[in-house]
Amino acid sequence: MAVEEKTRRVTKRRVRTRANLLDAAFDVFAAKGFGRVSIEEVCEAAGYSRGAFYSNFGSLDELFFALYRQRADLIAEQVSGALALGGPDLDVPAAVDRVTEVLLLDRDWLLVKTDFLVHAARAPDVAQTLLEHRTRLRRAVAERLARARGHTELPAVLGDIDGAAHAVVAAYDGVTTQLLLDKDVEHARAWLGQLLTALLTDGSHHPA
Amino acid sequence: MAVEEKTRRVTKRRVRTRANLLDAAFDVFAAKGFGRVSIEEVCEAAGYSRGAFYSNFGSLDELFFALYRQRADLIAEQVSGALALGGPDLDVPAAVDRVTEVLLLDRDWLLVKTDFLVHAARAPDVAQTLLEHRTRLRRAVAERLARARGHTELPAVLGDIDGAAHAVVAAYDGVTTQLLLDKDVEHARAWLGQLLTALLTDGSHHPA
DNA sequence: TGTATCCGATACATGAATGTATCCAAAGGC
DNA sequence: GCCTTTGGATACATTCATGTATCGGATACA
Repeated sequence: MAVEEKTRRVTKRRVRTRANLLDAAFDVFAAKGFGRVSIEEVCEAAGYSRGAFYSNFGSLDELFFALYRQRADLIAEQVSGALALGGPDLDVPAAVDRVTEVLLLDRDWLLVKTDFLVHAARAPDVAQTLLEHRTRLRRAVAERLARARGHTELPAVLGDIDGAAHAVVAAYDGVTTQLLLDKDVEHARAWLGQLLTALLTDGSHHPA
Repeated sequence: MAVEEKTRRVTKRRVRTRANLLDAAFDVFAAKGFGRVSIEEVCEAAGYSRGAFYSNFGSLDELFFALYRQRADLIAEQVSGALALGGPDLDVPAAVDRVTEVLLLDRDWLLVKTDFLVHAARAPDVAQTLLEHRTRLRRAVAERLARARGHTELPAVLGDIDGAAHAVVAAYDGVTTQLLLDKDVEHARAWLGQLLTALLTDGSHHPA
């Protein structure tokens, strides 16, 4: 840890530099990839020296972790927000639209997120954090689906609502992969919508 | 390039060391991640000195690229093979089973592949290669789906057969992501099967 | 405003990875 | 089997990143 466990007063200056470092790190990571970034580069981008860095973080890994948490929480909020919108019961397609809007906005975030995934895949404790984040998202989706029930029937193949939520996340991940390669955000968004629709609505269009 | 464009005779020894380096690199990359591997480590794992490396490759990137091509070609073959199996017309579920078997076998490969994805996402020319590989796979899937037509109706939401093939790849990518985190291969395989079934079969089960 | 504490800059020591130049041994042509 | 060519090992120079120790200015609190 960069900071002793002893309670020391948290200066305003400290939080500011910390935030600046994190912001700069986001850009640098997005541009070059976690594996190819040095501490020095982050500091330079933020306008600090390495002294500031070591005063706030113990290692690049630690900063990366903090950065991920920060942004992931932000996204989770936005998604929850987007899902909460609308009346207590809204049709699935509309919700799908709003969520794809939020999720596939920022390619830089996708880059950083994927870097983090790769990182987590080899560090079990880190993986845990990522899994929790995903669980949080999935839960938000599941709750939304539960509320929408009665309007749209889910295909039985996916199992219960939780299965459907899993499928939503998987579809998101799948589209993300393609987007990372072809960089076509608009296409990705449209296509994610299509996929989710295919997954969440029964193909037969029951006359209900 | 490590080798001049002038045609020089290709020694047996050369191909052997090259192969050894590639094999060792695969293990090392899978274990530590591309970003955290040094040339020296690869050489050590393969039982060579750095001299051998520089005689065969110009950089770690170049080796990584070669490694990916090699393995990706292998996988593509296996998948095509698995899809070709069975009579000229076979039901989708059976084909799905065989493909999931092939695709989600080796976690190490998934790790390396994802590393490569991250790498490609920031290098357009590399991305091109990866996109081509994906196109090849997708085409194989599409052909298979075309042959299966008449047995199973595809849901209209996905559009034509090519749309369905896209969806298959996306589902694969999505499940891969989850598998990288939870390491549960069996579960991933079962679930990919479920997902593909949901995507490829009409939920209403037309009495045909 | 004075003072104790904190934060971040600077300088330095160290280690690690890279790339190159050179040399010896192994392989292939004849 | 001799001689040429090629492949890989070794040694070296160099660059780059890391981590630490120290110092001076800033900040909080009285």
